[in-house]
Amino acid sequence: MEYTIKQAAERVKLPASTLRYYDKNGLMPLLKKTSYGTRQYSETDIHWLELVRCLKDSGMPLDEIKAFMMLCLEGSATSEQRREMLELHRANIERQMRVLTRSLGVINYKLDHYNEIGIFHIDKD
Amino acid sequence: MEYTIKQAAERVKLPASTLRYYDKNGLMPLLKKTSYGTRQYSETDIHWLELVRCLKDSGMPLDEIKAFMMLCLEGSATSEQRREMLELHRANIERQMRVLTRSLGVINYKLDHYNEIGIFHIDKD
DNA sequence: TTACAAGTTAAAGTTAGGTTTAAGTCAAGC
DNA sequence: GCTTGACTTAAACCTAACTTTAACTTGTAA
Repeated sequence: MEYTIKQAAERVKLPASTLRYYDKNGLMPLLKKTSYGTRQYSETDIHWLELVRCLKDSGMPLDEIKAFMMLCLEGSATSEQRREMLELHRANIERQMRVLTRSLGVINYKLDHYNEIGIFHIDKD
Repeated sequence: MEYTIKQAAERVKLPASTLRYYDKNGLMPLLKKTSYGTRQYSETDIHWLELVRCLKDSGMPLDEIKAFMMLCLEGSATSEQRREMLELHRANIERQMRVLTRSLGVINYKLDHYNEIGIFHIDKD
């Protein structure tokens, strides 16, 4: 089954303009077009887009996602390199989670002690 | 104890240019300057900056942080409004953590099954 | 008193990740 | 055969959050 850009956009919950932007920036090197130029998203393309969303939503820059894609294209010779990228990214996600957990602790503390707090209490509560 | 911008920058681990930027954009309405114009960071300013970092690092836009600051200046009349802001922000942090957890699961799954994966395996592993 | 370090400003430049616009192509329904 | 709707492109525009630059002032040390 193949999808138009609009259908693909609905499936991965990104605007069509974003899908065009990703394609233009080399994130979809395998994407096919019909003879008169419209993009045709295959199931594989959709799955790749879902991975792109997952990586992007967890803070990987598009540049890096593209680099990962390029390594995929080069086949199994690059699998060790790709594993390393994912491991670095995992560490990065874990770091982000620690930052969020720490901030959440501060917010929760503030909320627990939030009776008549003003600017002059910033350093005391 | 008062700090120069450089000392404050070191304490809160932000570049001095960022501290100037924050001041210029109204995030530091209580910051004092010496008679010849250099910024003087008090302990209270430092604590406020630490809260700014905490909010910013957990994804609150500077606009909103500034709005929060302004409410603080208005005193206890706005405490309910500030509590609401913090509660919305807490919910936002929790949402971010769910996104990260979900992505982490995908990455971990990929890493666990990472033997000879290429582009053509994107949809199968 | 001269030079240096540290501060100041306004304004311009940067980066990431898009979105919007303008002008055009194509196939189908009426 | 004409309009409509979905697609295309290149290029311009946008926003957040800074950073850099250029020109300037000020206090301190030699």
